[in-house]
Amino acid sequence: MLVSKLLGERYKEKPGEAITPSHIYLLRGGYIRQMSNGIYSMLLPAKKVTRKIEQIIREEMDAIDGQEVLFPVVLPAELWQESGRWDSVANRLIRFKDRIGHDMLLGMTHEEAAVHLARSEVKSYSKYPFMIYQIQTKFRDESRSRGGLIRVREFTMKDAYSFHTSQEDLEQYYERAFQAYHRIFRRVGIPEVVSVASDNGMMGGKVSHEYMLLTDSGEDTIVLCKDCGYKSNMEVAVSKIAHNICEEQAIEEVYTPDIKDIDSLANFFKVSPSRLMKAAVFAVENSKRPLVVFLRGDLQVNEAKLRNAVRANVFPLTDYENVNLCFGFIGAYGLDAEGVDIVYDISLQGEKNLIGGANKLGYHLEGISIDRDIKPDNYADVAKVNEEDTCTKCGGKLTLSRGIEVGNIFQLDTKYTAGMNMTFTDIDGKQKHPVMGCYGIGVGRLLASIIEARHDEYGPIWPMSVAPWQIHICLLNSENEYNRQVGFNLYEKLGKTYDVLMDDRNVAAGTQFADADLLGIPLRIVVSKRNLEKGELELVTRDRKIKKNVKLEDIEKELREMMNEM
RNA sequence: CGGGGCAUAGCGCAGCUUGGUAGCGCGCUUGGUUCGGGACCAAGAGGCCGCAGGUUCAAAUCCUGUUGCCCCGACCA
Repeated sequence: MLVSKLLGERYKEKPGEAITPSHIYLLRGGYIRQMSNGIYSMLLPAKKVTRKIEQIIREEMDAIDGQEVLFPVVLPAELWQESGRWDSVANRLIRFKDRIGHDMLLGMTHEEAAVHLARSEVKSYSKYPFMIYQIQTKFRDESRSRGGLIRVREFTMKDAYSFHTSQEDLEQYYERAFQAYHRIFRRVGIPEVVSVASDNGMMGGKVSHEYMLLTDSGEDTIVLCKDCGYKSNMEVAVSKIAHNICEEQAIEEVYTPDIKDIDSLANFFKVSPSRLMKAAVFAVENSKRPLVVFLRGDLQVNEAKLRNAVRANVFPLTDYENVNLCFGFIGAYGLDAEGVDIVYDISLQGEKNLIGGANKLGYHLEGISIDRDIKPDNYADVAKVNEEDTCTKCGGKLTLSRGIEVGNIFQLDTKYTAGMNMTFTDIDGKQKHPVMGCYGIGVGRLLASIIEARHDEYGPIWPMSVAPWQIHICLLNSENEYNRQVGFNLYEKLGKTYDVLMDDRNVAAGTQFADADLLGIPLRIVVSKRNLEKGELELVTRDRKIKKNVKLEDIEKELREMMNEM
């Protein structure tokens, strides 16, 4: 490919809408163009990187006995009604009617399609286990796309589905997939991706892991323990609470006019917020009863954990009408529990002498001891982990980090196979539901993540394995006939073995170098008058670690050696 | 869904307060001089000033509405 023919303008200045590095370089380097919110077109450089990423994924999926298939983008509503997700994930599902009036949808994930295919093709245990996967377009009507390709509405995804005759078999396969994923991230050049425990969310099922690239541009919060290696998504992270040591006291009512929030309350009593008991009120999906969560004043409710604890979707309460609670002064002691549901966070367990609301306008209570005064039947862990909390596994200090989720793997149990009545005949002649696993990687997001992890102030630094081209020839002084000849000879010769891009434009050297940096190709050969006078070419790596002159006749040998090391 | 911001040439921006011929830099075209980190000179092309109403002799500018985009939060395989 010649740069003079390559489509995609490269910008000197940062486009106004871009904030994150990958977004900036994808736009500046002429990789992508936006069409609409969360919807992008890709130009050749991005498409080439995509192809290489996909090929690596394909090889690793094949290596764990995957069979590549292709499901339709447009799916009939019946299929999703069968699994129940036509309604349950309605918020991000694009639904429409076809010409005849049938309800249809754009696939946002393909568990249903996979079960639909597999249940009619596989009837005997003897074909088990098996895994099918595809690399294909998904559409999710995200309420908020952001960061260029990091979070989009339409994107390419590799999604894989495995089927097993037993949970044990799934677990064995899950381990293979787990390892395959780490190989994929290593091969595309970001071995630092970590796997973390995660929430199953709308997918259902039991065990799941997310693969995270830790970076400030990420949108997930990850809890890490440097001592024992504990890694978890904030959504399911746990920590050990340091309890206060206090003497019990008699309960006393204190007049606290206009003091409704934790900070001013702690200030008023001159105590740390951990000595307070606060109430957070939620609405629960399909329930008319408000849910009151009591937890220690220094903690926040983790809505994902609360959702799992009450097995229903929860939302912060916004409609205060018809709720019989004394907002600002809600307390666990003396609360009229009629008409409300209550959850006690484990942070309260055993606490003594707390300060909490008196359920009476303008008053708080001092001296509440949980075991003496409240006696909850049970506790739930629904609080957010904080930086510096204690690790439950090893007692070390936890740290928080932002991360981009580049992939995930789930054990789904029989949620879909039972829900959609997929059976096989087992060795004992009985009909059973297979257990299922699913495994996703967002290809475009992975591409963006590689830039997040591998760039400098001039542009992306592509790893050789996914670089749009392997070699970038900067043909300087191309108006000079001899230079031009050397350049084009080199271009043709190397093109037989490598994927080569040559900048044949008659522009200033600086322009060529700046554009080369934006294209981020790992190896660069500079053909210039200066070097050719000595019969040499200059060989530079994009990461600037190597820069040397090579005799014209030695270039192929030199390239072979460098290529082996990259 | 809540909060904030922005829409003027391919990109980055000014002009709007106080209405009066649509501007600058980069990029693009042509010619010339240059030629190792975004060079210089000259001459050009390129605009429904997001869209729709309104006020006015006159609207990029004032008013109303609307749409799109970005950021933060909520949500999220």
